[in-house]
Amino acid sequence: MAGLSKSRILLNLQCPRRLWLKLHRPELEHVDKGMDTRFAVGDQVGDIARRLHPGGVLMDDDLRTALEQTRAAMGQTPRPLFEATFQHEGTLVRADLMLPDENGWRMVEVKSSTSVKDYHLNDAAVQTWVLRQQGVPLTRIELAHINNQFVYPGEGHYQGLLTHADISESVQNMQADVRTWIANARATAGLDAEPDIPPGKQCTDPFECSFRRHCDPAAFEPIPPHSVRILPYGGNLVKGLLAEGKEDLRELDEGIFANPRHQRIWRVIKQGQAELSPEAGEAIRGLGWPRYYIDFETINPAIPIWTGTRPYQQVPFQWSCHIETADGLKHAAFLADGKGDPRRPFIESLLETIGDEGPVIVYNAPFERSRLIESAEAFPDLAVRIQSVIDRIFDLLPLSRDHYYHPDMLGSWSIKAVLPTIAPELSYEGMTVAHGGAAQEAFAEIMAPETSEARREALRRGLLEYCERDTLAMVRIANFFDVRF
DNA sequence: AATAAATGCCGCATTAACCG
DNA sequence: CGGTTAATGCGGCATTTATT
Repeated sequence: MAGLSKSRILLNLQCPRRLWLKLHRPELEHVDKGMDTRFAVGDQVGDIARRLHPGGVLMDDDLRTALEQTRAAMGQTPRPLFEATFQHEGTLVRADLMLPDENGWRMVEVKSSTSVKDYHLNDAAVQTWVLRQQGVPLTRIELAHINNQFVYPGEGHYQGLLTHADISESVQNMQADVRTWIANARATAGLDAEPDIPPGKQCTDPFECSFRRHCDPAAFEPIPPHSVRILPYGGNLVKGLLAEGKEDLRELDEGIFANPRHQRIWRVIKQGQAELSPEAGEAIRGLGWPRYYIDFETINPAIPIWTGTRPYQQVPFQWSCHIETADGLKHAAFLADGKGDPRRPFIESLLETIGDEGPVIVYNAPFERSRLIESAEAFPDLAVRIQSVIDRIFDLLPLSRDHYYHPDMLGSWSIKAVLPTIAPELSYEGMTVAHGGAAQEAFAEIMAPETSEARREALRRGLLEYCERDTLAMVRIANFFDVRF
């Protein structure tokens, strides 16, 4: 029984090739930076789940010790068990929560998602199987997930954060298959050579596989600007074309495209140069003055931090605003200090700066608009003023989509795709904060009490530089569109 | 005129794109 | 991970067109 390992590894059976690689070629695994934070979220939620069941006992990280501790705890007066560890015929599992019931135990698997997903059930099914085989009386199997309607009342009270869904029946229906899964996993593990499974949907759905770089290096090759694969909302059109071996846009007839955006892409690729329609400039010239270009940064913790917020709520902590008038450009900004709820100072300072006249220019309006609506809901005394800001919103994204395309955009009109084609000198490369995700991480680090003042100041500078860059980018894009033909 | 096949359309579900 | 929006996909039904 050398090398205890969790059943989770067996469960990578959705793809035998992945399981084999995990066991035999772990060095090929490619863990991207984003995964760290994702696992951290899971840990935090697990932590809360335990705090909600006081008097529980946490089993050791070491699996042998945990098995022994679990065995001992099961024989004593029932109390909540965390990470209780069991094995049967070499299959080892850990249960996030074991809660004593009148007639046995409720087993609870804790997830940071907001609903029960099919792919959650397999884990629970194997755990259930092992526990049943070991004679543990299970009364109910539950999946605890985040209730995103929960409003944090403050003071560390998280009762209600987790919804316990009864998955006993689904799990019961899978019991008959568990032996087969385990046998298949064993067979796969024992193979001498890597299973020859071609890349498919399992590589990205529901999550990207960490071995994708190994199995499907072609997926990481840059897509050439003339490939039909760049067509947005390509769907069956692209599938069909590829099936016919027609990958090059330049060899196709315009007539096959019903979508005007596809037609524009086709034209641009065919003629080999960017296209800008006069309507873009007309729309820009139709805007009044002064022009306020704004961008928000937000943080959306799974576990609410501030009283009155919900799980995963986007809490705004920073804005940047470029103010363009007939005779120049000015800049204003706000960045919360990270010591308390940033929402009130955020919206008050914004209203102060943004006045009551002139277009409020954004890139992808739904995002900023939603934050403004939420601000109005949170602070009814400011709702009227906030609504007038909402009414002034002008969105550059649809303007860009309908009237501009450059071959380097590769089918995307996101600001990060458009900017380099218009103002390459405004690249985000080398900036300490270079994208929205990094901004969230930076602000989280500013809030952390253990962060040094020097580090805080460096992060603040990075955030301010990043957000200012975003609104300057919008100014440059709008000015670029405003050319007379 | 009757029937079958093709086309069009509506409403709902799913996917894709965007922001953080 | 969430939410918003818009495009696409698809089943079912009606209408049109082709076939006999």
